[in-house]
Amino acid sequence: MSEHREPSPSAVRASRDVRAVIGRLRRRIRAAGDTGDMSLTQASVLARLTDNEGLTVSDLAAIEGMRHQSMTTTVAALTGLGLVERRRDPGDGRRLLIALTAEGRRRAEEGRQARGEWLAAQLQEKCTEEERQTVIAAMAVLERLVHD
Amino acid sequence: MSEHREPSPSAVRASRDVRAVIGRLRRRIRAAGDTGDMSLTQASVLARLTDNEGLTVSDLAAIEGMRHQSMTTTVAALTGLGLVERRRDPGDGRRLLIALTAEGRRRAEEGRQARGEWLAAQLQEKCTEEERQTVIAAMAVLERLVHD
DNA sequence: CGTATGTCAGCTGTACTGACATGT
DNA sequence: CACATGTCAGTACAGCTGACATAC
Repeated sequence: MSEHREPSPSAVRASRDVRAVIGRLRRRIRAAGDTGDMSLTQASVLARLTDNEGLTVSDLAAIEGMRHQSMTTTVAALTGLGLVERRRDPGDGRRLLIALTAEGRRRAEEGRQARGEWLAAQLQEKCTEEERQTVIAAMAVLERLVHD
Repeated sequence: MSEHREPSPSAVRASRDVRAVIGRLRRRIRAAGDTGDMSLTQASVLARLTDNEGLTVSDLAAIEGMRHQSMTTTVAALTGLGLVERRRDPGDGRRLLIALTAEGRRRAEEGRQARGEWLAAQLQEKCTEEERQTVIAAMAVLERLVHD
């Protein structure tokens, strides 16, 4: 009852492959130290702040798909590294707007160039242009799924 | 000095997109409870054992890209769940061959069908067949990279 | 008042390093 | 002996829940 359509073979296969890859990929990226002294989440938040500066802890938590309590910890770590700062929202005393510091902006730009990073180097050395485009397209698809 | 070729724009873009997506995807999958009482790594190991039964802790650690000490913990958890068992290698007293139990085989098959899983459902409902094929192809590319 | 925002404390899960026992 | 395999202990970190203060 309340019958959903059965997943197609390609959906089952894609689901399995994604779950198999993300764990190994994540460990690899971490081991390669691609993000320096930052965690993957911290790097992701820094990148997000480059495009959009007026975000709060709750906004960032929603974007990353985690609890705002967890994001508080992440932002506190970035503050400790001197990469972001918190500013009171003049119009709403509850809100703290997270903004990049000069150093944070420099680090974010550095990350955007991605020179010397393990994953970018692998994609350059071991893939064709077409394969890289496939990866980019697939990430766009998966991005859409996590954002519901 | 020891000049590597600069990463192409597509390599930088793909690297950034992958890193942005895997964190959110991982949290989403975990939150959805796709793997029941198992962790993602435990589920991955279980799936691997379906295809290849005569593996040791060290083999599995190499496949997953983690330390063998960490894999010991993972295998111990699966043993505790009654899904795998350890058998002495008659030819080499150091080795313990990890094998699925009957229950483990049942659970692995269940995972292979992936009915009711969040990710498979998303891929079914929100993607075209072509998009699913793109994801499958991209995972194959990334799989190749982590395996060096 | 209920809701939204942010923080703190405590817990759990995951994977790490180091040290060690055992077998080849 | 060096080396491979496996385990245990201790550590680090990310993210979770629950409780709470504050502001709308």
